[in-house]
Amino acid sequence: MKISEVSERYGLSADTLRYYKRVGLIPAVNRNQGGIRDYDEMDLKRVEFIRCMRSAGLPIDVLIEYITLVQQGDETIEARKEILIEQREKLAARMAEMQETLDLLDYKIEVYENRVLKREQELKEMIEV
Amino acid sequence: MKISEVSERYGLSADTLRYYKRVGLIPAVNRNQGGIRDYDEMDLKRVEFIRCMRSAGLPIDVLIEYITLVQQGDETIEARKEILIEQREKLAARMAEMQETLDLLDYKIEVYENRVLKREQELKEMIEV
DNA sequence: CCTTGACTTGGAGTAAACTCCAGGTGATAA
DNA sequence: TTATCACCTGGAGTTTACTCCAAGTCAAGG
Repeated sequence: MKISEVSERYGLSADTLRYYKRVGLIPAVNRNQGGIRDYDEMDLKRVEFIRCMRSAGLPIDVLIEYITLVQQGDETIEARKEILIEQREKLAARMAEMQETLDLLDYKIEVYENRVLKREQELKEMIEV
Repeated sequence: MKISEVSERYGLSADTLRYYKRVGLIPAVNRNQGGIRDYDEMDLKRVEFIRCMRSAGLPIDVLIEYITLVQQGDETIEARKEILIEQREKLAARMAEMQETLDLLDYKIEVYENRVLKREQELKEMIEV
């Protein structure tokens, strides 16, 4: 699969995909005769994983660390697990913060709604008079 | 209240608070005799609001727009409400994405846990033999 | 054969949100 | 009185994660 197709499929620009390779997130993509990247199943799985993690805001350097460990084989399973657990906690914490903000937004929107309603009510009364 | 106290109270650096004033997020903070900022109740409310919104990732330019509208009085209530609704939707969407990532992380952690367990089991068996 | 188009590279540029710094002021403590 | 300290300013620097660009290669179509 060519880079343009991967880009299309996962909603990441070709530049972003090349950037990920540059920094070591997608290390070994095979090339065809002409030196053009040809993503295999494994590469696609990795792209999908990275896209998912990045969409939640996990930092690139952590993902690089994780991917590097994956490539080092089974000895690193414990270390990998630790990384995932730590990131999981941070993610949950961020989501909790966001929930608070969401609640405040909902409250403020409601207040505005009531104010707008009151205003409309007043206008109506003015018209009725 | 001095900038250092505000900083302490809300966990924002004094530099960040000055930055917020620079870009128009906290426009009118009174000064005492010596030209030193003296945050009043209203300013603190605003800082708290901004801290909350920023912690959830709402962009600064949107917050500037909102705060500017607030200062323009009641005519802008409808426009303000629209901003909050739009940001609320974006926030909810981001949280949904993060939930997916959280689920994947939980799943992967579980898989690692099982693998680690299996490994420990194997080691135990080796010892027992 | 030549052009077109998608790909390649290394390197530079960009956006957002801070963060740091140098140089200066004013109040307070020794 | 002098030094210390927290504050002030404008401006430059930093970080993260891309994003863009110029110059080059290669295969296929007219």
